[in-house]
Amino acid sequence: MRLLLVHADHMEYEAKKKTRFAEKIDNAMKRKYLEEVLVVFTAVEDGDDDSTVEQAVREITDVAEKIGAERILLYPYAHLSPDLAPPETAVEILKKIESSIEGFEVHRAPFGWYKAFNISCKGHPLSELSKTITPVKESKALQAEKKAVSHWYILTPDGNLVDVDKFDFSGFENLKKFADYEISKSRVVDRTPPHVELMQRLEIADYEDASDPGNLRYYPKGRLIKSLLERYVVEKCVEYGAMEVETPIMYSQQHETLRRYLDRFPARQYIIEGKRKLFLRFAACFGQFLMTHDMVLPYRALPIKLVELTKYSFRKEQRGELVGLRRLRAFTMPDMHTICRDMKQAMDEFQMQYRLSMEVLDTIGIPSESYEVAIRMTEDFYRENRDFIQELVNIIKKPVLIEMWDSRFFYFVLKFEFNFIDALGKASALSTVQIDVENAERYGISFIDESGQEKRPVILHCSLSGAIERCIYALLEKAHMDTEKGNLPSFPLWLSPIQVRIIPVSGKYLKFAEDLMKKLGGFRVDLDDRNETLGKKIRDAGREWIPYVVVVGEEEERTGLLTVTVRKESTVKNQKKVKMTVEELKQRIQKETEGRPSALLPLPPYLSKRPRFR
RNA sequence: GCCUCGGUGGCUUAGUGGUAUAGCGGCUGACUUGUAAUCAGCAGGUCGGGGGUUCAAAUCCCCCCCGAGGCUCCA
Repeated sequence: MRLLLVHADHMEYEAKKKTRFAEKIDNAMKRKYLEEVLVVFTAVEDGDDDSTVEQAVREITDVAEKIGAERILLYPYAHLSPDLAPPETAVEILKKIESSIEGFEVHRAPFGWYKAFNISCKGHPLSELSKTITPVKESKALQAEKKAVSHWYILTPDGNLVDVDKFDFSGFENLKKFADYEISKSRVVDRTPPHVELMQRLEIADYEDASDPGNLRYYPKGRLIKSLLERYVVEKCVEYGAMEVETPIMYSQQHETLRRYLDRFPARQYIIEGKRKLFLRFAACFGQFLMTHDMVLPYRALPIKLVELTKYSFRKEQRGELVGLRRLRAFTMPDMHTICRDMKQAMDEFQMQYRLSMEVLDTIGIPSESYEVAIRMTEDFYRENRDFIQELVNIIKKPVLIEMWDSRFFYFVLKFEFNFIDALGKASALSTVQIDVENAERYGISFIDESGQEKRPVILHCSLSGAIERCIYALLEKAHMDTEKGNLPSFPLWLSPIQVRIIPVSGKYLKFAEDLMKKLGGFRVDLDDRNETLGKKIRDAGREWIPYVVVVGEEEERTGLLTVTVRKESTVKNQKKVKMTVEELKQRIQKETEGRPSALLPLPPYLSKRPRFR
């Protein structure tokens, strides 16, 4: 629905001649002269419904109150929209708006007549406003979710399935926070999340006002961390047997299969208007399922796995839901799909991916103490697979939150998530795997079994690490929590943008420092050659969380032994300084970063030549 | 999307109707340093944007944009 609101000194109209769609009217409606009136030119559009009426009434009342009008004239005005509703619907909706506005003298001009009008607009800032109202559509999935009943339990490693209200949470404070968060949806937070300040101060990421909210910019250090995480997770998937692919980021809304798929998801899409209406993907499912549809899948090839790093996935989350790196509108997610011949194979893969997720998060620097596990499934699934679920709990070796639905309303029968609990007690899902029993049918994906028959596979959706940005959020929040415990915050060495900083005590030792930098080639080493005091350089290195700081001067030049400050073993008060040879330092870093992706220094190596990003 | 609070040089910030503060950072110079901020000088601002009220607006009013918190949502 399109509205054009005009605050007028007076408005006069006269119905002249009927069109095909003219409604029957009495003489009083035929012509009117109104003074001090808010005229609402209205075009009812295709798809408008009761939710549109409700919003329109709210908007109109709102404006009328603000400008202090007592009189409102609803004036049908088709020219505001190229996409009009059928006339009968339009009249019906106009009448509904008319009868729903309260507290004002409401008039309505007749629909379907050629009308002459004469208006005198007041011309103050609020005297002319236009509004577009779109109907609030609720997807089938959301409607179904409302109907479904959830039951919540805690399942312990010793096999007790306890009603969540009866569980003794002592010793499991984070699980308690998570359960409260999930079930009662209680949010007791009154400050900005710590990671937002950190991501800015450490020059990792930042808001970009010129874009849509939730679309961030990443500075070199942030880009490096992201890049390493991205490579690591994709490599893990490939190692596990997945084939990396790439699919388009935008799709046609008219595509029949996709349309039915969208209706199963409560996600809000970014829409690109044009000759054909496109939407931006919110995961890699679209591209990969369309690809899989065209593949020839002999049963011997199963399970087959496709993985794609979605850069980006787009979800037009509500404005108030967006926070720092925790919840974005554009994010990077490794999305892997596993095509399985049957439920048995799917469950085997599910368990492998569960273990793999634990390993991946641990390597990233998020050990299992930092997250809580949720397992969600239909009651039927649990009844038939108790031992399987128990095994999952035993693998993680701690109690798990269980949600059971009395009916299946999503496309999956089973899923798990690892939920990070942040410094403010908020929970965010990282790794997740789902067993999908619906989309093979929807996308027409099939394989040929031993007897030559076509069959529908079971499909696993897996994000080993969850969104990459969210991993960085978790690392920053964790670092903040470390600080609160009195420890020095840090990144794992393999993710540190700068691994070693060399600080010459004075310009005299610059040459020695440069030679040392060359000897440490292969690692991310930089050199603080600024004309600053040693104290200042040390402080700056500390504020940048640099894991190894090497101060070189007369002594080092003479003995050839380095004085290395090891951050991991230091405290704020007490810096741990270790004497070692260049070779020993190299070996130490080598060992600590073994088997993880490496990368070059993302910034100029000389600090004197380095810009600041904020 | 709704409600509440906020937005002042690159960053942090003082300023409730009367010529816009300070620190950090930047630039210039001095100092050549042994483990968490060396000293001095200089430059840098359409006070988020637009409109209004007023002799006068960062300050009061309206609309919009951006951020945070809440509601909601979270594949």
